[in-house]
This record gives sequence, structure tokens and C-alpha cells, in this order.
Amino acid sequence: MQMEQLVALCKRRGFLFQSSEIYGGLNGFWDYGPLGVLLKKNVKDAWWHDMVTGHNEMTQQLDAPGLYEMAGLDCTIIMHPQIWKCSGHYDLFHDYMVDCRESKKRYRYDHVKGRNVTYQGKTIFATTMETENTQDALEQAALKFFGIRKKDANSLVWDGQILSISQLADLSNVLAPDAKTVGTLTEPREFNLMFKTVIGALGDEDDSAFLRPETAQGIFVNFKNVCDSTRVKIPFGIAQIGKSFRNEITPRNFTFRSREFEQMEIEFFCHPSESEKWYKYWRNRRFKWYTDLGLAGDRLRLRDHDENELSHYSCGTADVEYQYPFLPQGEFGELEGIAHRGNFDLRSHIEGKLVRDGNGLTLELDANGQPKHRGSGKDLSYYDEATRERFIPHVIEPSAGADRATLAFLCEAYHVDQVPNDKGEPNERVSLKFHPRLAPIKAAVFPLVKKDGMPEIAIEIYGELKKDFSVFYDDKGAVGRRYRRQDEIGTPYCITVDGQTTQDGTVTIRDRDSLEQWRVKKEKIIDELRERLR
RNA sequence: GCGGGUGUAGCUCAAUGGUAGAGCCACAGCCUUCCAAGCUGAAGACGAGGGUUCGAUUCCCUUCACCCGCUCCA
Repeated sequence: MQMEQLVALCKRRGFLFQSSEIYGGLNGFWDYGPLGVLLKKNVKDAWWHDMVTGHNEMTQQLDAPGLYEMAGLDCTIIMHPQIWKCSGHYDLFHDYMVDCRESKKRYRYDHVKGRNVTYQGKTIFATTMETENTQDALEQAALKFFGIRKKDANSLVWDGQILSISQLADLSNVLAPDAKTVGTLTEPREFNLMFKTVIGALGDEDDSAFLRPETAQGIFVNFKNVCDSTRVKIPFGIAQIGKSFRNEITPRNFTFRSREFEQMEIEFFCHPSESEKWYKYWRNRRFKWYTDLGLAGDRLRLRDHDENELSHYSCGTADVEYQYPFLPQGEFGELEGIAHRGNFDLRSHIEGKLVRDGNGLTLELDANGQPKHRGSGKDLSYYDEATRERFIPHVIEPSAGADRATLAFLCEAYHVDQVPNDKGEPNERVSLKFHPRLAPIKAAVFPLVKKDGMPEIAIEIYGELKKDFSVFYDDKGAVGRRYRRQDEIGTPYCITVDGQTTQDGTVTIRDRDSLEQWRVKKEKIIDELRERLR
């Protein structure tokens, strides 16, 4: 499937529009149209139902290590700026970047590492992006620059430690990783990856705040509130759906990487000794959620991160990935990450910004030996009445992208097949084979023709169905055309009132995928749909 | 942010330094008893800003957006 066809269908039928389109659009922002908002809402509702309101804490879930509870939360987008300092986002999201004037490549300022090397009286600072075998890569770069052979490598004189270029006073002697001459790097420039705003009409720099780059922190800072107000006992999860904002350098690939996007996140709190078991549970549980809703093919996979891929806080992460059609052959894009975050987050908000220290975490200090970013100082530990144990819970975080999931469901649903026309010749048909739970419109109601009382009956049925479902009425043109229109927006069932309806009170129900039709008493339509839309 | 490409109607595609044309879709009506039939009618566009010109959709500059590659991806 070509992505352009899906993008065109999304626009034509009102699933997705470019934001601010009449003003030329805005890079990285997308609007959901009338059908798109229904689809996305169904995705979010399915998630909220399956994870929160529909979760039965009295019954052991399949493959779960034990019983657990779930609670919901909805936090503000703008929060206390200190939250982002303690979480690590503030430092991490203020990246400095350097550009190479020669190779046109851009590098994270602190990721370019190198070392002074001298050959025949000339000294340069050779660099590489290589994190493993850094010295080998540096040697290769130096050999190439000085134009000498590998066997003469010992005539290179190395001086000092391997340093990041961010530790150098000036870059004029630096040989950039992909350059042939020295001094090609620009001065570092700041990239603000969090959206900044100001609180108060007269606010100045001291009042600056950020739009959240993730919903998770709102859950951590409310951990104590939820514990104190709901009587939940560990293990339990707190779920939240909401908008997040990241000032991406390169938004691209339709809604896949947007600057404003919606997350569906759970922070699951458990005893440290049980966290591995819960991590495995959530890793599999979340994958199953997608397959149950129709992402069942080879295009979906669950991938465990390599150890060196893990984030600064994580001791285990798996991604649910989908083979989006806009990605190169064989590549997958992230739909959801399930991370074992240990006690990093709660500790950060107690103590302050933490950094990894060997296998442990330690408070990051500034030049004066003071905490770089001070935490709340509040006690966010948990006291287990049964075991009389006090501990800081470990956290499992299944963090899903609502827009990415919606896009994956759209991509997966897109089908082109052959359907015979009224002369029996095969015609090309485009349909969106959504899972019935996700379909924006659940059923369409047609009078076969606009006469003999058929419209009246159809309108009556439409009115009844409307009370329970998202339904659509259409009496325009030939019935075949109306079926195709519904196929293209993924409506699973079409209900047609025909001549026989006036005789025996039955209507036909037509299935989107099989094209099969069967007759049902009109009083039974609601039961029939409810059964099939579950 | 860099390099290359592309911007004409909802979609696909024309033409033009001087009134922008068609097909499909969608819309109204007629016809029609189950998978995009037919007829009639009406509607709809030069991404934005500036410059050159008597006159710019066309030439030039800037900008915005999209696509490809690089970079980035917490």
C-alpha cells in the first residue's frame, strides 16, 4: 500500500487534515476530521475501558502474577517547572547541536568524542560518534586525515584523555567525524525540545514554564494523592490519557512524529521484588491489546531493547512496533514502549535529579557540591500494612501513542479488493477493515429506493439505532454506491430497508468484509449489532 | 537544520506573460427493488508575500507546506 493513497483517503473522507491548512499548514501538527475524531476516540475509549474501567480487580487476569487495581487520572499540561528539572527532561531537552559545514551533518554537541593526536608536528583533535571501540575509530580517522598506513599507526602521538568536544574551549582544531578538514564545525546551538511558555500576563523569564513532554510525570507527582484518596493497595496502576508536546527537530511521516500528540500511559507501582514479573506481564498484555484489535499480522512485533539501548532510568524496555508503510522495507516504528523504570521517578521527586552511578542512582550535584535540581523533599514511599514494610515502589510504564495507534489501525485497515458490479464484472474496491469496536460509524441505514414507504421505515430504524450507536443514514444514488461509500470509511454493517420489510418487518444486514447479507427482524437489529460490536 | 524535488478544483491531470480547461468525486433533480449504471443542472482552483511588467498562475526573490536523502528520535 502506498502511504499517499491512505493520506489522500484520510483527507477526502475527513479523517485527518493538516493543521491550519488555509494558512499554508504548520509542520508537525495535524487535525482530526469528523471521522478521525470518532476513530481516535474509539481507540482511546477501548484503551481506557480495557485498562481501567473494565479491569476487574477481583479476578486474576490471564498470565498476571496476582490481583491488581487500576485508577485513572487527568493532570494539567503545564506543571511546576521543577518537575521537569528533577525528571531529567530539562537538562536532556536543552540539547546543544553542532553542524558540520563540510559534510552537512549535525551532531549532538556532547556526543562527539575525540582526542588530541600529533603527527610530524601537526596536532589535531580527531573525533568520532562511535561509543564502542572509540580509540580504534579515532585512530582510523587520524590515519585517514594524515594519509598514513595502518602499519605506521604507532607514529601517531596521542595526548590526553578521550573527551567530548563540549569540554573543549574552541572547535577550530577539531576534525569532525565525517570531515576531511579541521575546523568545519559550527559553534554549538541550543535546541529547545520542550515548548516554553510564561505564566501570568506580566510573566518574565523567572515565570517560564513548559508544556509537558510526557504525561507520566503528572502521575508520579500525584502518587501520594492517589494513595491517600482511594485506598488502593500495591500493586496498582494509574492511567492517564492526554496531550504532550515535543518540539521535534524533524516532524515527518504524517502523524507519526508530531509536535503535539496524545499519550495513553500507565504507571504501574509494585514491590521491587515483584517488578520483573509485572514487567513481563505488562509487556505481553499490552502487545495482546493491539493484536486483539486487529493488528494481528507480521507487521506488528514486540521487540526487547538491547542493554545499551536502555534509557538512563530503565532496567528493561520492550517496544510494540508496527511496520508503517512509509518506513523503508523491513523497518518498524514505535507504537508503545513498556519500560521497567525501577524507582527512578519517585526517588527523583523525593531527592532531586538523579544520575546513574555504576549500577545505582545518585543525586546529581552542581559545581558547589549542592544538588543540581532539588526534589520535593516529600516522602513518596509506601507503607505496606500487611508486611509492615516501607519501601519506594518500582514502576512499570506501558506508554502508548494514541495518534500512532490510530495511524497503525488506519494503515492495517486499508484494503483494496475486487467486488463484482451489477453486471458481474469485478470492480476495484477500497475498504477500511477496522475492528468493529474501532470503526467510526458502526452501521449505515438505507432505504433500497426512495418510495413505497421505505424511507419512512429506514428513518425510524435510524432514529432507534442513533440512541446507542454512531450510525449514518443515506438515501442518495444507487444502493451499490452507498455500500462502497461506507466500505471506504470502514463501516462494518449496512442495514437496508427493502420491499420485503413492509411485508414481514425484516431488513437485510450486509457485512463489510464478506459482503454477505442476512435478514433480521427490525426489532432485533440493536441486539444483533450489540453482539457483533463487542 | 542541510541538500534535492514538488505546489493549478476534494482527487487526477491540462493550458497560458493578456477571460485558467477536462475527467472523477461531492451537490440538486429525474430515473432506479441490492454492490460505484444513465440523463439534466449548478458549484468549485493557480500555497502565501513581495518584485519586474501596462498586465504575472506563468519570469525573479522570499516564505510556507509536502515528498526523498542526511541529521535527530529523550
